[in-house]
Amino acid sequence: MNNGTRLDNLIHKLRNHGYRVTPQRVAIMNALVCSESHPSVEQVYEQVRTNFPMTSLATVYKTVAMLKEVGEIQELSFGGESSRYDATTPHSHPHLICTKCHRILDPDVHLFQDLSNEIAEKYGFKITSERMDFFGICPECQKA
Amino acid sequence: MNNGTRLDNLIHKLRNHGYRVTPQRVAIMNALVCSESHPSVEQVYEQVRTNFPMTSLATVYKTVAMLKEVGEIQELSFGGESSRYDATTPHSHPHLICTKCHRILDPDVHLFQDLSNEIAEKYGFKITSERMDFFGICPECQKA
DNA sequence: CTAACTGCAAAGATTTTGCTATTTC
DNA sequence: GAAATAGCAAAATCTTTGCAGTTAG
Repeated sequence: MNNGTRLDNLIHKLRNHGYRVTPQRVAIMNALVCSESHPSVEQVYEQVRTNFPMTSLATVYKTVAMLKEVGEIQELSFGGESSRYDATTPHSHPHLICTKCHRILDPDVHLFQDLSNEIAEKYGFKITSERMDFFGICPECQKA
Repeated sequence: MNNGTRLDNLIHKLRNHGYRVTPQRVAIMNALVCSESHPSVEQVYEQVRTNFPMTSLATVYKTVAMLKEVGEIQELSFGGESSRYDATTPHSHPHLICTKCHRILDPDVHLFQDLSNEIAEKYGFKITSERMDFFGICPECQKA
């Protein structure tokens, strides 16, 4: 799915949930979808403001909360630091987080879903979402 | 390992890192080690104060930061809410988190370490810690 | 004895909220 | 036109910090 159709998909999801489609929300969703870096609210806000200066930080927070509630973005929170968001795919997936340069990658791991199903069955949990983060040093930072 | 030896183990770790062993720190570590519920700083603070009223919240925060830095507790942070801590084992393990009653369980999953190794090798990451959370509704809350 | 630690209150940072004007549908 | 939303600033967390007095090693 390219970014254009992912954005369209998000817009439809909003409509289906009875939310209104405002220019601010479209700009925010577009910034989230186009970013490769799992941005923070602050970063989304700055990106949006380059093309759309009359948008407030509060609206970014509200939109992100709405997307979280609809289940279309994943929040990655860290102690102290601000949360970062992943809107690239609607389903959960693992993250590789470099603790030095703060880059976040999306590794390709298939065992993940199996693991989730196994745990759900074994413990009688009805799992709604997952989060799996690996913290470490990326190859580039290891060289440096 | 029972709680007593785990506490002794933590005390030795502190000494080895050149930190001092104060009564407050021991009380905080004991509360962390004895809790089954992955407590927040606030909860640790309240627990400690029942037996040791002259302990401050700031000291709990400082002690928790120190234990994190030494690698002896795992922090579980969530958007907005306060972080919760796991001191039961020094190595990372998955968590099952009920989004209704906020209970946190430690499921028994062996595939986890394999997954970690696989990712480290495939992406050239030097992994220092992992986090794996499954959010959902626990059996008790499903009944209610 | 002295470097590290505690406790307090104040400051920082992130996120949420109340309210009024505006806008989508 | 009516209900939802945007923007602003103020508030509500949660967490960290500076400093003076205290304590562990």
